[in-house]
Order: sequence, then structure tokens, then C-alpha cells
Amino acid sequence: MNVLKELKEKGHILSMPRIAILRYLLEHKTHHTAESIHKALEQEYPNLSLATVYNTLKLLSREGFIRQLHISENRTLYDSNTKPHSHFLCRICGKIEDIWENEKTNFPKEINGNLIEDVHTYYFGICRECRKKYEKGQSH
Amino acid sequence: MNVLKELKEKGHILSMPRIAILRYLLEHKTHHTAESIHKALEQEYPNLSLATVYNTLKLLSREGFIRQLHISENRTLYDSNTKPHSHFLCRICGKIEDIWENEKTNFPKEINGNLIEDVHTYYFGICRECRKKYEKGQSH
DNA sequence: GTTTATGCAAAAGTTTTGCAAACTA
DNA sequence: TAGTTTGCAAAACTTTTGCATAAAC
Repeated sequence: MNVLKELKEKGHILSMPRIAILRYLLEHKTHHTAESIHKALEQEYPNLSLATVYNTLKLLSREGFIRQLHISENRTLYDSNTKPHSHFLCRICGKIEDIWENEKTNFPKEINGNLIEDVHTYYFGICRECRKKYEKGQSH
Repeated sequence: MNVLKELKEKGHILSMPRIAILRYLLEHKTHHTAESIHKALEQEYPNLSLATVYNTLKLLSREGFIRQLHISENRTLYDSNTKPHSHFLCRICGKIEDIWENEKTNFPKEINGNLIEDVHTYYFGICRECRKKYEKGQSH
């Protein structure tokens, strides 16, 4: 994996837990919590600790291999899909959906003298499926 | 205050803590944490509890009097300025700045079948002041 | 008088940290 | 071997909750 090489070139040790977590994230390019990653790997790596998962996720965020999302309340999500995109959260069922908008790739590089390095856009509302359920409920 | 009347009309009791917190928020239209509000009011209301601040902020968010921001890590910010605007977070000093963009008032009402009710846009980068310091540091 | 909110303390949940042991280079 | 990282447990933080008391309507 190219990413492992990159991580090493940035001066970090390629430990077992790091390789395992990174491989899992690359094979599952979606949103994860530290706990969900830990759960997913605990069969294969029985003594992987949650603290290590947290520390690794922090490292991978710092180095730009994943993105942290703060769309859900009081819990960080880690997105292993780093292509620029937005997110939608359904306030009924809690589902999060990727939103692909062309203009998100070219955001302003400066606003009021502030250097802009990244943008996160979160949409909130009611998803397709919940709308259907709701409309059915209304119609009879 | 008109807002107090509104709160009452929505079926909520106008208790002392609620009036105090709401008045404070209206007089300080910026970003707060539950703790900062509690600190600001503890001289005037010595036995105001932090739990009540949290409960009141949740109520006010639900009723649309304030907006919750999740731009900082692992701590909710409450914005008493409800006019549609975005936010910028400096990754050096941690300062948060309001960003006023015209297009933020008319976001799409539907994306891929999902009903969009609200949008939060967070910009990340380096603020004016930190850029100056950094550029000075580079120049000698 | 009935209902709802408060304050306190305890609980719950997420994330971080200290440190001896284990691992990587 | 030197320097990092790990796992564990404990700590740190933010936020929520249960319940008797107090306040609002």
C-alpha cells in the first residue's frame, strides 16, 4: 500500500495496529467511529486497545489520510474517503449520506484575510426514506 | 423581550433561569459554551446549576432561538446569532470568526430526494493575525 | 393544586494520558 | 540498542439523568 510508505516517509513507525487500522479504513471508505473500528478489528487483533485506535486516528487525521467529521453530536466520525464532498444528516433516522457537489473542490483560498485550507459543509434535514414514511402517515 | 413571549406561547414555563440565560444570550450574540454561560451568570445567580444551563440550551436549540455549532472538537458551541452565516476556525490560535456569505441564505431545499432544512459551513485554516506572526517568523 | 422546572449528585459516554512492557528500525 | 508505540487502567471532560424540592401557571 502506497499510504503505508507515505506514513513511514513522514517519520512514523509502521506498527501492527497502524497497518491494521489503515488497511481497514482503505478497504471501507466511509464514516467510522473509533469504537466501530475497534469492534471491526477485535476478532483479528484481540488485544488491540481502544486507546491505540484513538491515537492512530488522530495521527492519520493530522497527516491527512482521513478527515474528522463533527456532524453528529458529541462523537467524532472519521471519514476515510478524502475526496472533497459534503455530508447530509437525517434528523429522523440519524443516517449520514455523502453529498457530491462540484463546487466543493474549488472553495475560496482566502476570506477576509484568513487563509482557507479546508471546508466542511453539513446539510441537515429529512432523508428520502423518512420523507416517504412521513408522507404515508399523513395520507390516510 | 419578544422572545420570552414566544417561548411562553410555545408552551414553556418562563422560569428565572430561562429568562436569565435567554437575556444573556440576546445581549451577547456570539458563540458560547454551556460552561461560559454558567460562569457568566454565576455571580448574579449563585445557585444556577450547569445542568439547568445544558437543559435550557437544548430547549432553546430545539425551539430555534439559538444554533448549535460543532466546529470545535468534542464540545458544543451555542450561537445566539441566528442569521444565516458560516464559521471559520483558526487551527493555530483556535479563534472562531463569523463568515457572512450572501449565497448561504438560499441553499438548495432538496438534494437527491433529501429535504434540506439547514446548512452549516465550517472553514478551517489560519487567521489574519496568525498569518502575520508566521510570515514575520519566516522573514528573518 | 397541578404541572413543570430546578439543583444537586451521580451516571454515562467519549477521548486522553501515564507508565511499564513490547515492538520497530 | 535507542527511540516509539502499545495496552491497560485511570483520569479528564462534556453532557445527561433521577429524584426530591421549589417554582410557575
